[in-house]
Amino acid sequence: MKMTIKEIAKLAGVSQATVSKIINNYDDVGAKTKERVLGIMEEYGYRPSYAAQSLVKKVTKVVGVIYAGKINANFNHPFFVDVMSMFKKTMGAEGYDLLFFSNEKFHKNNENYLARCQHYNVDGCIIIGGDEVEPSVYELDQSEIPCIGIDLPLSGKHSGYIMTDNAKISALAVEHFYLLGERNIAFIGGKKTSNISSERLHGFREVMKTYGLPVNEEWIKHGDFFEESGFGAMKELLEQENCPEAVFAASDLMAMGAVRAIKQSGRKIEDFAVIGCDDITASRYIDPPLTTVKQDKDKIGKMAAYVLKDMINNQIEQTSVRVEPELIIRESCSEKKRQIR
Amino acid sequence: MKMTIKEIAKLAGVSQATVSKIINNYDDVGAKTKERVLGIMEEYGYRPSYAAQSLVKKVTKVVGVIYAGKINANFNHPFFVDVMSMFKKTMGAEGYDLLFFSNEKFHKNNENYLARCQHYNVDGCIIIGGDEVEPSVYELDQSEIPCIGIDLPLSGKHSGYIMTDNAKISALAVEHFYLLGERNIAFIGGKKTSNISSERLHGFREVMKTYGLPVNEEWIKHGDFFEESGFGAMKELLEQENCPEAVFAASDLMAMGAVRAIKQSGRKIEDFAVIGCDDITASRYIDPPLTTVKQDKDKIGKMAAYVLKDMINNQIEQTSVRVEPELIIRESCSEKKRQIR
DNA sequence: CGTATTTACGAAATCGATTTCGTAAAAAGT
DNA sequence: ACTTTTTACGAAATCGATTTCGTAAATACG
Repeated sequence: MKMTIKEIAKLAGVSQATVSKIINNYDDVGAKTKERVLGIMEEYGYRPSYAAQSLVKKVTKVVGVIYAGKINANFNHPFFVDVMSMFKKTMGAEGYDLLFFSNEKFHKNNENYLARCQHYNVDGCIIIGGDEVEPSVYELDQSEIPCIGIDLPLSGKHSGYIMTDNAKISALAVEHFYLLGERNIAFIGGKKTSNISSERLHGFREVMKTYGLPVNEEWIKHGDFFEESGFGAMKELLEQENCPEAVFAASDLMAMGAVRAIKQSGRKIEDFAVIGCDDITASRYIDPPLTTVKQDKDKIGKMAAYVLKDMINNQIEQTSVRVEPELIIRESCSEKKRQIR
Repeated sequence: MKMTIKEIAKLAGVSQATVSKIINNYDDVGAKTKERVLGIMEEYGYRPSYAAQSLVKKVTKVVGVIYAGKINANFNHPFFVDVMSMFKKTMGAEGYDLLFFSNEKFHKNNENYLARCQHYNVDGCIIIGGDEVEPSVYELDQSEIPCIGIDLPLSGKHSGYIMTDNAKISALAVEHFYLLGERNIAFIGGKKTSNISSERLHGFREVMKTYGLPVNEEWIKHGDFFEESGFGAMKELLEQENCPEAVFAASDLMAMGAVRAIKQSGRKIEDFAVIGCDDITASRYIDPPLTTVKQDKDKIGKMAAYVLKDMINNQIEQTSVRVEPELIIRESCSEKKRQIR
């Protein structure tokens, strides 16, 4: 049976106020009274109602989680799964629970994120990168509610974002290709409207320029960060008369798709060099083990939690952090080819 | 600015009651009044407060998500990620949001799941399989709150569970080995206390008996469903004088670990036959592509949502469903070996 | 021992909704 | 035109907490 504060009070022979004070650690309660009430609360398994509490208090100890963009996209993307896992753990250590907003009905009713946050009175929220900044995200970004974007640049006064240094990601990949002697380099990115994708593409162009390498516009492809799109992009690349031998894909999943396309086309995978991005768990086990630019998912998740908590508790303003990527060399940029040359 | 029902009422020149009735689609409100109030609500972006609503109503349209067992374990296990993804989508279509309980602080304070569910007044909850049935899970199971266990057998009056037919999983794997001529078959399961693991082990023993195959107790190993544990188990297997050539691992991740151990030991992977379980996305891309017993993750997620909704809305009692596994043949049970023999 | 402080507690307002029940006005019936 | 029914709306109680402010009793002070 679910107990209320009133019943506990009656049982203990005190007023609601006294019980409430005990719950909230006020110091004007006698020691013996406190002990007795605590005993009763324990005995009946009493828990204060979240609804009643959050109605009167400001704080809910709940943060909202929003997967922006296409319905449910990214919920099962390995990169975001890992980031969220660490975020959840870090927030959990501070007693926060996570409310994942569903957005199916949501889109139908044309509701907005801000309204939902207000409805639940969340203390803050985290928005997982969509492919573009929707008006609804912008509205939330500009609101009073503390928000952290993951792979999504938020600019509001009470917002911030965490993401890897995207230009550097491309730099690391291209540099590796360059040192390996690769000159014909293709780029498979995410949606054109995606911020991180365009940062990576921009970084790609910059570093190519630095190395004096020409950028073939035919070799710039756009996917959606998932496997299938990498497969499709690579297939198109392979159909071209002059086909690149080096491919940098902006996600490991797309890189895996590219590898699959190469294999399926009947060509030898050893004749290609492919670099992915993210360093998802699977990338070490696939064939060939994927050379990739690692994103520090644990750090991203942790930083998101730290910054968000700081905003909630200390009213910190606009904080954003860029985390360093790292090149992980495995075997998808075969040396054989170059040895033959 | 966050509006309250009182302010909307004042703005519209009506009472709170009328506004509330409009929100809840009562039919005793005049057409023009309704329209006017709706307009004002729209204009000011008014959303009723969840706290106030759930305080007085019974329904919250929120379901709790609990990862039982070790802190945060399973949150990022590919199998559960896929199941949850579909569960979230299906519940979302009905307007439910998902509250993921953190359990870090939780364990410290020795709080229990039931208390948390009551605190948030969730309509129901889903419990993701832990390695054992903790007292706290049992308590929730036996409560009035509708609960669905995923890979966790719940027995309460208002509970149910969804899981694959575990005995059949083992049967499919062993049958495949048998037809391939394998006779020395090892089993790598999850924790001994894990229900699904023991069901699979039991099924394994049964089917081995059916085929007249002896079960070597030295070849029964226990991991934790993650990669590292499969690696460790296989390593132990390889160190034995008489080492099995066929290995059925109760998860793809452990199968991947086993493959890694075999490779690392210097033996040829072609000399071994390994079958995994789950059919996670990665299993098709690894080297060698993994033969596995597929669990229908989409169906599991969907069924969990359907049954839970049914329990919430129609007070259905104890419903459990077993879903059929399916053998997916890829290349980790090489034919070469047998051709040589 | 009388006065001044503390200490320990409760009455009541409040948070933002829902819902019951009563009633004035409008519509329908005869 | 008068009664009956329907329609449209509001007053007030309620949900389960928190918090302010007031006060009686206990303790300290001189």
